[in-house]
Amino acid sequence: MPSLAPEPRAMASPSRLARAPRPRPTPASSSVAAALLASASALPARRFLQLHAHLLRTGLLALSPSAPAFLSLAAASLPSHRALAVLDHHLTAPPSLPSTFKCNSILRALSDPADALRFLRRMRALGRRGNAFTLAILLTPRCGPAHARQLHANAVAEGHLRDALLATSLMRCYANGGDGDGARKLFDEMPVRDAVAWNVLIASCVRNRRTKDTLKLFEEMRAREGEVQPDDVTCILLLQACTTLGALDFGERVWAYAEERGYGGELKVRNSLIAMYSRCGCVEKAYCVFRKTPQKSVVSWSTMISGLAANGFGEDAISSFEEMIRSDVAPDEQTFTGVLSACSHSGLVDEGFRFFDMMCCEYRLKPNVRHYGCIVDLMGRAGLLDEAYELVTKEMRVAPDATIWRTLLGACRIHGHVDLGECVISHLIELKAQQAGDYVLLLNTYAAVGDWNKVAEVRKLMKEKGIQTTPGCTTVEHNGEVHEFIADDDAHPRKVEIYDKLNEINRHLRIAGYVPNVSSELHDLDSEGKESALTYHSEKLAIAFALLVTPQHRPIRLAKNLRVCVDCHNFTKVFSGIYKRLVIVRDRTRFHHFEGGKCSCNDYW
DNA sequence: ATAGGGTTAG
Repeated sequence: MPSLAPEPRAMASPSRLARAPRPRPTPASSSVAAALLASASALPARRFLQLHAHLLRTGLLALSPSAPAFLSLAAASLPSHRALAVLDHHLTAPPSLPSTFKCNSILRALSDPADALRFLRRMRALGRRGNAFTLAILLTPRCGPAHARQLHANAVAEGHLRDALLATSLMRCYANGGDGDGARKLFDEMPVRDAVAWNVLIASCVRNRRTKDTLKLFEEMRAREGEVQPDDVTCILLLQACTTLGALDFGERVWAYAEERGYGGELKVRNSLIAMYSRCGCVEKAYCVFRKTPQKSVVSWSTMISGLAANGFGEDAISSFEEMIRSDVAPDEQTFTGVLSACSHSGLVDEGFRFFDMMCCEYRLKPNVRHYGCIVDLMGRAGLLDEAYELVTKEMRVAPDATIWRTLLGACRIHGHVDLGECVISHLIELKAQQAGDYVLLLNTYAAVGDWNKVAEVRKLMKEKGIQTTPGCTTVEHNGEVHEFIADDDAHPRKVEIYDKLNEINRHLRIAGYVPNVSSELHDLDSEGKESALTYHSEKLAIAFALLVTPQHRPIRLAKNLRVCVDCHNFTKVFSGIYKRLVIVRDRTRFHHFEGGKCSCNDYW
């Protein structure tokens, strides 16, 4: 580092500075300064002021390669009012009015949109109108739809809308504000649509979970091969869509495409692929890709660890974490989220607490609401319900959100803890966050202890309040087609075969000792009625269908929109043993791997 | 020389 002697008076009097003699810098020293500036993202304010003084003294600041970087650094290092003072000085003082490019660099570095707008006004007052990129920068921070519309109007007035960069920035703002149609309209009006424009549109669909549109757009894009080519980002976005959709086949097609185009080695693409495989229940394949990835980043490790955790491989997740530490990759908050969820899913209570302490003490990471969520889940599953409640109400350093309460409610359901369940519901109501699923959990809690009066009471309450429950739905992917089942479904073209198969399965399972768990049925029917209502839950229909169409050696893969109910869990467990089939069920939160009469998760009985 | 992107509890 060059010596940066402080020169406090230099800052105090800009006019004096303007008169100060400027030695001519050599090209070598100017490139050193540029490199120095480019390498630092932010400095402590005092250190920045020293650097400022030095650059002024040596005249290096007047050279164009270092000036934009310097101004960005100013914005990043100083409190905004001081940064603006520095920027002001360079805007008004000689040697010259900064170029539009310089102004854009400053704008980019201002994190507060209000500062950016003030700066823009000053810029215009000094006669710099800015270009399309200037407007695009203003769209970069998360600006709301109103702001976007305003800048949209400016762009139209100044004739910048033909600029692809500006148009795509606008599209992104509309899409993020939930206005997918607005984004689409801009896209359709673009004279030339580059890959980024397509990607922004695809990202908008992925974000709004319009997965079918996502896949359609990819097809459309590929049909215009002469005009535009999908790039690595396109592949990442598509893999993301497959992850939320659980669309394994399509995901593998995207992967093959990425390899064909030469993106297969890119770390970010590989990380998305690891996530896709994990979230589709193919954790072995995810692990295989992970192993073959040479330069694993903290994201690769975290993705793999959460993937193993979600699939019930808690011990493997923990040994991966230990391996990560040994290979000198520093874990971050997300890594610990994965590790803690591994502990909660596998019932590793002591380890969970140990990792939580490790995170706070050894790695100095501040626990966030997700970390606490895992700990609450961990304690709740282990039956430490009152302790978990204490943690949430007294010890947590962050405000509990609805999910924390819902986690605790799930634990009340597992352990039939009625009193706490009622208390938790009142917290959810207080947060105005109660959902139909929460009342169902409470209802399940009453059902677990056989309090049918209370069950009826909750049902009545739900009816009065007009709370609609989501119907349970199970899907099976077969030959690239998604088959959907709901309870007592008679819509499927092969319904007769399916019901016959299910009756046959039921007979076999009963011989093997499966007893329907009537507490899973919510309706207050007599015992026999309950049993028959249970028989045709969507999951069982889906299993019967899958048994008809999947070859013996392949796993049966189901996806559920709700949690697996206790009876279906038990049913599937016994089924996997009798029929010697691996069944992988993805529910709202994770995967259940059923094999040989057992399940990978430990909280159903 | 500037945009768009990867992991994240239940």
